Amino acid sequence: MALTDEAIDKIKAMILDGELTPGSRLPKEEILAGQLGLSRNSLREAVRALTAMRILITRQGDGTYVSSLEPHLLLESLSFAADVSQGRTALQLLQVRRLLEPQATGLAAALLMPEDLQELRDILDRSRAATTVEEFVAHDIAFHLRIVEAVGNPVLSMLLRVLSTRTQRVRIVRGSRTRHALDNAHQDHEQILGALQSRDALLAVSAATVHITAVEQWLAASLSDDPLRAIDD
Amino acid sequence: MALTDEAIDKIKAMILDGELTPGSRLPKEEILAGQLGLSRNSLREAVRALTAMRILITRQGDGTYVSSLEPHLLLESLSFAADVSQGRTALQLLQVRRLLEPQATGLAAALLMPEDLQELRDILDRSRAATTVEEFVAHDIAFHLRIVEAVGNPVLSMLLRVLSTRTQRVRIVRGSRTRHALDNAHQDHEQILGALQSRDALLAVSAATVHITAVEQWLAASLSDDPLRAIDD
DNA sequence: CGTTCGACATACATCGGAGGAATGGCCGGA
DNA sequence: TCCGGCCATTCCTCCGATGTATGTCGAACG
Repeated sequence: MALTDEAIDKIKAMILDGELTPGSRLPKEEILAGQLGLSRNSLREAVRALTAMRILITRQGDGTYVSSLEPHLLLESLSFAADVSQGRTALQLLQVRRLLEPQATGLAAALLMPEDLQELRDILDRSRAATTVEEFVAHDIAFHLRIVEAVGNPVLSMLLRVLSTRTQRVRIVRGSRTRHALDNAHQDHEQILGALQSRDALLAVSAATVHITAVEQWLAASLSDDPLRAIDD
Repeated sequence: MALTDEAIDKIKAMILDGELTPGSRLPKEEILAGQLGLSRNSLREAVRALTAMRILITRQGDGTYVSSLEPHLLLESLSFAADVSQGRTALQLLQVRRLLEPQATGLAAALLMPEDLQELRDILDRSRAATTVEEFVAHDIAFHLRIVEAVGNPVLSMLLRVLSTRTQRVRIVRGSRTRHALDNAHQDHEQILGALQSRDALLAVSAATVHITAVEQWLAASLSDDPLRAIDD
């Protein structure tokens, strides 16, 4: 393995061992390079890799620090994975979302505050007025995110956000007969909101499952309809 | 933003645009650095960050290539997040697992082949004979992983694997009254296997929920029992 | 004719050094 | 006390050069 990769692992190990804790400061490049037995240049590559993963934070003129290491922060760097996934892999992501998000929605049924419900109502009203796909998707994302945030678990929120990024949703919506798909989605959203308003967790789970499964099936159908896309995947 | 970070985004954008596809080869460092308008050294930092995230792959003497970009591959780099999480954040991860894994287990009920069931039986038998915590945890991981893999969704498998790494499980088990906790876990596993053998998806979901929730509660209790740990988190 | 081995070109890996730029703290003046 | 400029520290960027692994191509051998 390359020296730089070893350095990455060593720094990770220092964090796992508690030698470096969230917020603590690393020795300056020159010193740390000496400690780890490599050149400053190679060390910088290791540090850069860790900053890209949100494990370290560098500030020019100040120093390099260990990040808060909050899992939802580290999750963020994953959004790229969802952005590039198409075809079969997008379907895999969507299946995970189908298994996870309805449960989160069910939990939220008991946790949403009246003002949350009102805001969900507003979001749906605005989404009905959306004229472009991008606009509708923005409301769509806001709707689901708002529900999930009621659970109060940032890891859950970030994970569901990552599982279905903006570019991915737009791609899916565009792939289906847009007008029809949008109407269906809107109706599904109404169903979910209705269940949440009546605090019916079981119904909320079911409505969310129906909704996401519908999306899943549009995607699966568009894949098998379109041999090219199915193949290049 | 730093030049290197811009380069990272540019390379990502080239992939998203389809300019670079999985498996395709990048221009050599010197050339690519020129194209992106920075030095070879800074470019290397960008490439190194992307290789650490499994987006690129470099081979000395050959070249740099775009990886397969399989989401489950990109997910792997997340295991560090679970490894460092303790206390409250570990609880957040475990809650996500509680919401997700039972559903996956329910799906698996219809998909597990007879030989899979037999292997699960073997795993449980071996786990009963485990003498150390590490050994038990290894069987524990194998048991859950084996079930989830029946779904045939690599993203799901990797995500559940990441949500609860070896170091994390060991930490949790050690934090509880070990002997008692192990007995309980084993009984839970038997319940889950029984449900799977009788192809009872609903019961499998419930048994898995009970099992993971029990773990969750052990962890939550050990956190509130131990003010020190609760605070330093 | 097929296989093997070695030399060569290619491209990444690592290094040392140097100047630029941003940050934070110190200090003096109002 | 507050404000603004000076200055040390630290990361950022670049250059040039050498080390090392990979793949290729051709010659030698069985």
